[in-house]
Parts: sequence; structure tokens; C-alpha cells
Amino acid sequence: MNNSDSKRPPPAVLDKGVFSHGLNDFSHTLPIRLLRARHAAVSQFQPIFRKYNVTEQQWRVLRMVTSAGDMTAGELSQAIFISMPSLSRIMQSLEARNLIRRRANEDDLRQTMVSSTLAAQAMVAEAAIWSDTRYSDIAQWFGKERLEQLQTLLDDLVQTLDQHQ
Amino acid sequence: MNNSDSKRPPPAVLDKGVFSHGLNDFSHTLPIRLLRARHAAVSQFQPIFRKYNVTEQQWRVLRMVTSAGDMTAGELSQAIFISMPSLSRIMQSLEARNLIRRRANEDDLRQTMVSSTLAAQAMVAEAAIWSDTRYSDIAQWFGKERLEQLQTLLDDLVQTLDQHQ
DNA sequence: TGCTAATATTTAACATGTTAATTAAGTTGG
DNA sequence: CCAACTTAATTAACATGTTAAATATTAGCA
Repeated sequence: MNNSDSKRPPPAVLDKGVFSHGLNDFSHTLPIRLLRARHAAVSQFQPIFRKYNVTEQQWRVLRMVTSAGDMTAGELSQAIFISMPSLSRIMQSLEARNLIRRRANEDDLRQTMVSSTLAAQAMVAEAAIWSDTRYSDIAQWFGKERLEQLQTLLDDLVQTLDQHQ
Repeated sequence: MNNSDSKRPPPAVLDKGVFSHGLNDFSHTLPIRLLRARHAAVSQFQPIFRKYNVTEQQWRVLRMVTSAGDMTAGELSQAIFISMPSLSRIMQSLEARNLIRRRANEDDLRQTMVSSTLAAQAMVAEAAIWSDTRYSDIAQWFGKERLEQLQTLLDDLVQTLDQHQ
């Protein structure tokens, strides 16, 4: 199957067809499909990350805090789906770069209130234009209806799986 | 907002509704939805990882090599969507545990051929039963048609985004 | 009141993700 | 045949994911 006449060298994700062991084609399972899709979606916004020298996760923090306003670390963690240990480290570096600020919640000293600095707000405001355009592009390329359909299915899947533990 | 009459303790992803800055609700963007969905899907198979004391990524390697047979590291990397640097480290630990074996490809010494050991094959064969059942469960809970619809949309999205760089 | 359990965050340890550099082996064109 | 280029895999450095333990604070209750 590796003859020389087909000249195309596309890295062609291997497509072995049938499998001998009765096992599914593991490269096309739902988790891997979701991983690929996420990767493709995130990469659309790579220019933002490079321009502002932030990681995707750092960007999520900045964008969330800037758009939603002050919130506790726990709320932030849930909203952008970053675990508390990771968030803790990320906040350290963002605070060191003066992009966020942390202070204790007066009413409950266990909680940390997170807020964005003016520098971060300016950064996000500028990038939001670019970001919104990208989202519009994606909606147009893929189809607004299909995109909404996909998002609904994703949310429903999460709900279904959560229900069944 | 933390009253006591609603007895359900679901961590209730915060739902702030409208946002003041003209920015979208960032906790409901496509990348985050994909992340949540993947997380929910993968967690369904957590019992396997715990039982055999492997990470999800290690499991992907073992399952792929066992089902597809011998392959190069590069092919493996593409199939299970793990970067070569990560795969390199993962293979080291799996080889140390005698779950895979590596040898140079005679025809091209740059390439590494990866194969699974009998121990890994036994492990995967045993777990495959459980895994297949879980997949059937998910299909039933979520609906076979909707699941296929979701997978098609995911693949199409990847294709669309790849086309537009 | 005071003891205990629960909660919010951080820290630690180790595995993986990511980018860039390195090494080794093949390929190409003069 | 060889120098320059390409490819496959590894290594290095740093950021994040994940689990468990540690800390600090609050809540519950006898």
C-alpha cells in the first residue's frame, strides 16, 4: 500500500480502514475528535496570544475578568474551566505583569477577589475587535445554524454525561 | 445567593446574564465548550485509567498501538494527537513499564517503530470490553443519531478551520 | 464557647502541552 | 562524492493539568 505513483505527500492522517482486533479506529473516538476540534478553534486566535505574549489560558483569565468584572478566584476557575491549582499559578504571573490584582474578600477572608488592571482592560478591548471578527468569520465559514447546532449539542452532551456521573 | 431551600448542590456554573462591556459571555465560547465536553467525555473512562494506573494520554498510546499494530512514532503522534515531544516522554515511561517496545526502522533509521507488549495487549483487551460498554451507554443516553451528528459537525469544523488556516 | 467539619486557596510533585534547539539520518543537486 | 537541505525523533525550558496535602478561615453544633 506504499507504492510510488501517488505523488501527494500530505501527512495524511493514517487511514488504515479495518482493524484486526475488533477494536474501533481509536483515532476517531469522541474524545480525540473533541480534542482536535478544540485545537483547531483555539489556533484561530493564536495571533492574539502572540501579539500580547500571553498563553491561551492567561488570555482566558484576562478576558473573563475584564468582561465579567471583579470575581472570586473560585468563580473564575469555574467560568473558564481552569483548575484552582493552575489558576493560582497563572494569577501569580499575571499579577507580576500588572495585568490583574488580587485582594482578600472583606466578608470572607478565605476568598480572593480578582480584578483586571487598566493595562489589561486596554489590551482586551483592543483584541476584542480582532476576536469578534474571527468569531464572525468562523460563523460564516461554517454556517451560523450549524455552529449553533454544534454548540447546543456540546452543551447537551455535557449535561447528559454529568447526569450519568 | 447561597440560600438553603434548594437542596441540590450542583456547583452551578455562574450565570451572570448580561455583560456590561459589550463583550460576549466568555464562559460560553466555542473553545471552552469544546474543553468542557472533552473533559466530560474523558471522565467517563476514568475507571480504566485508575484501574491500570495509566494517564489518559498513556492509555491513548497503548490502545492505539495495540489496535493498529506496529507503527512509527510519527504516525502514532498524528493518530492520537499527541505532540512528538510529549509522545517521546510518554514512550519512555511506557517502555520502562514493559508496555511498549521501540526499535529503529531498518529502512529508515530516523524512524522509531513502536509496538505493544503482550502485557499491554492483555490489558487493552480486558479494558476494551468495559470501554465498548461505556461507548454504547453514551450513545444510548445521548441518542445514536445526535452523537453521529455531533461527530460529523466536529470533523467538519476541523476541516473548515484547517482550510482557512 | 469551643470543638469539629466544611470551604477557599495555595503548595508540592509529577505528567503533559508547547516552542525552540539539537541530533542523527536521509535526500538532493552540483 | 559531498555540501546543503529536509525529515524524524529527542532534549530543554517553561507553562499548564492533575491529584493530594497543607493552610487559613468560616460554619455548625453540642
